[in-house]
Amino acid sequence: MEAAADLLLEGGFDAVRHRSVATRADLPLASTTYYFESLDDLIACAVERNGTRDLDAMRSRVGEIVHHPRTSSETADLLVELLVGPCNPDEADRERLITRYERFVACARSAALRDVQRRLGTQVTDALTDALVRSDRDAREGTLRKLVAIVDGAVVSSLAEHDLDPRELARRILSDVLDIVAPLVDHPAAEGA
Amino acid sequence: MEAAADLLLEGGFDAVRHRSVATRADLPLASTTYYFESLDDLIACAVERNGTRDLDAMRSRVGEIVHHPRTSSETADLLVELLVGPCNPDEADRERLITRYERFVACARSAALRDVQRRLGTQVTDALTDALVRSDRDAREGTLRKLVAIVDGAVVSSLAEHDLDPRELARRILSDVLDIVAPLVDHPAAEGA
Amino acid sequence: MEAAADLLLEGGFDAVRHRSVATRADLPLASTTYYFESLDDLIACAVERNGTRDLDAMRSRVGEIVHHPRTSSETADLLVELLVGPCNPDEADRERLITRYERFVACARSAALRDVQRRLGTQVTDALTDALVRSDRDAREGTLRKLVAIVDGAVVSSLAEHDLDPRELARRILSDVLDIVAPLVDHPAAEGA
Amino acid sequence: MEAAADLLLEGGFDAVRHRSVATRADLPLASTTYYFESLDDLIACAVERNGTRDLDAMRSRVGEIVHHPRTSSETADLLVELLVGPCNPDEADRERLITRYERFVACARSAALRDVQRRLGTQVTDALTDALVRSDRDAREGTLRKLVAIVDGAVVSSLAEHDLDPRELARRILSDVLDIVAPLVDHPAAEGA
DNA sequence: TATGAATGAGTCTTCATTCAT
DNA sequence: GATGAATGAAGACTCATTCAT
Repeated sequence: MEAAADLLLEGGFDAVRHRSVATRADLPLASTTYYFESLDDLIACAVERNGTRDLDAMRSRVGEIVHHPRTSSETADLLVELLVGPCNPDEADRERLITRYERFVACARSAALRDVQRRLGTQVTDALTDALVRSDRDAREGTLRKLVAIVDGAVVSSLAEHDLDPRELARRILSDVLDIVAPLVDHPAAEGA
Repeated sequence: MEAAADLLLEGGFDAVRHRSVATRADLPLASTTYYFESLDDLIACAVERNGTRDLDAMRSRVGEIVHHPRTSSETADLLVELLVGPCNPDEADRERLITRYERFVACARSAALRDVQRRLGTQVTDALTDALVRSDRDAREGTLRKLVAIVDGAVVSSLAEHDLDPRELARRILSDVLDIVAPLVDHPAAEGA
Repeated sequence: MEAAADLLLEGGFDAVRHRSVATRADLPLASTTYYFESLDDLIACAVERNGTRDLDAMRSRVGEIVHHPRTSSETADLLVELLVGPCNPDEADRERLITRYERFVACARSAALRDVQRRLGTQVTDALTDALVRSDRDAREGTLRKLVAIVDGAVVSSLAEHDLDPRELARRILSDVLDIVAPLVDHPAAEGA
Repeated sequence: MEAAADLLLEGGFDAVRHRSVATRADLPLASTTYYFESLDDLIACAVERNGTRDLDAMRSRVGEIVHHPRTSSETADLLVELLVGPCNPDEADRERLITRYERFVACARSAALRDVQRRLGTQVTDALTDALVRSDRDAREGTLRKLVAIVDGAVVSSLAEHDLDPRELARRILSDVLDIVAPLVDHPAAEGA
């Protein structure tokens, strides 16, 4: 499963094959069909594992926050940092992002993946809520989901056109947006206003 | 090419194979390599065709606009209507949208597709600019691109989690956002302010 | 592998295909790629097998020698007999020879085959050395290699022009040549001189 | 036809295809089947053309000889020079040689090529006879054929094992051999002895 | 006469899956 | 339970040849 998840990250869905997984895991070829009902099943597990790994990484970034953002620009920075994660120009980070959004789209075609994705999406929102929102949970969660969607849109756009740094684009859009949405996100600056 | 484009719509990139295309087009198997340099080439053409079809549909929607939006809510409605298009619960509309965003992600892995996509993206922005913006073109285009990214993010999110109507989500997010970004988009309400 | 080796003998390199081998071996098409990394790999194995078969046949002829040649004419006869083997006008013998020299030329284009060929060449020389040379091994091996090259040249020539019996031509040339080279080959006639 | 001959030289028999020839000749694809009965026919023509080209080159080398060789070593040098031609370590010369001996072997499998080859072989011998032999033509031709076969054997051996310079090997073998065969070749040194 | 279009057969290779052990 | 061996179906692609024009 770990092998499958790694391959998924490195080469996308097309790279996850019985053969490649077994080779990578240094296991006999038949073991991948023995332990998993089908390749789709294995892929679903790999997707979940990567999603969880992503989520854990995000949670640990959440845990490292020392002070809450005060301006909308700071909030934008923080949210992007939390959602997008590191984004060095090396291949690994880019692959990680591509795979994440490949996952989104793949979910649209596969019911099995959709379940995984919904679960993960909820957990992402929860983790962010803990980090950014202090009261009136329900209402804020709705807002957060929107902000997350905005970041997603920015990243997808930048991936497709390649020449932009995903973080930079997401930050700019969010920053514009947050000046108005900010009051909904519960940071002191907004409360003070 | 038409067969390939249809298959792309219906089953995604994985459904576009020499065999399936030839069968669908009722042509001999070898014809797909006869007319196209490679499968990637055929796929790129199919992608372009679908993108252009999308674009044409959007342009015709632009042409049907009778009056310019006055409130941010109206602008949101219009923009979503133009970008997302009809979104009945039937399969066809959903597949059209899935394919569109599959295209985005596929571009992240293929340079050839990236060119196609960049060309299409520019034309989308142009068409929308004509519809929504009246002056100070350069600045507005930047804003438009951001709004488009926001809609994209909303649709991707809704597709992945399935239970939301893409239009509805996009409209809600945009509407929130536009209250602040609105001044940049050149509608009378903003001008009056 | 046996099937491939036979096909190679009968029809040359062009006759060794996944399909033909599988059919001949009465195995499913995929088995040829299952057991061999690639067709080139399979061909290399078939080449080696045929070469080894050739070599074994030669060794057994070496084993049957009852007395050492005394005259250069006898040496020529023996060497040709050992190297060329039986040469009845039936198809099989001719094909065996053609395949052998096809192998030589194929080696010029394929590094993998070259390794096989070099190994075989060394073993041929060794086996002949045992049969013909009794002392001063190093020097004689050099001579032997030359004599082998002469026989090869004769056979290639006769194969290309068809009307000559390869053995006959080789024998005539060698016989001429051996009168001078003979002293190097360690037979009594030479020793007596 | 010229295009086919060039391709044959550069990539061997496998490189001569309707497509590649037509492309190289900058002609429509169908022209190769229009002007030639079949691909085999085209190949036979290409083989003949290359053989003739080879022969012409050899003849021009023959024409440049200013004095006749006097020692067997000189004779060896000259014969190898005439038969093998230039042999720089660049790819072109090597390809030329490989193709020549591929031709020999191909002849063994194809009656059509055999005719071509026989015709060429005779002409080669004739040209060399003019250069090296002064009397008793018939007897000497037989000898010459043998010497040519020896050179062929040397070149084939060196091609198969790659690490030897074909000319060098041929020269060494011939030189050994000529000390005895030399009297048959009509050069002054031999006559004087 | 010449050629663009077309295609059936075949090229090597991959792969998910089955199954006997 | 675990796995090596096996295979049918499909993958992209090539190519000699035909044929209508």
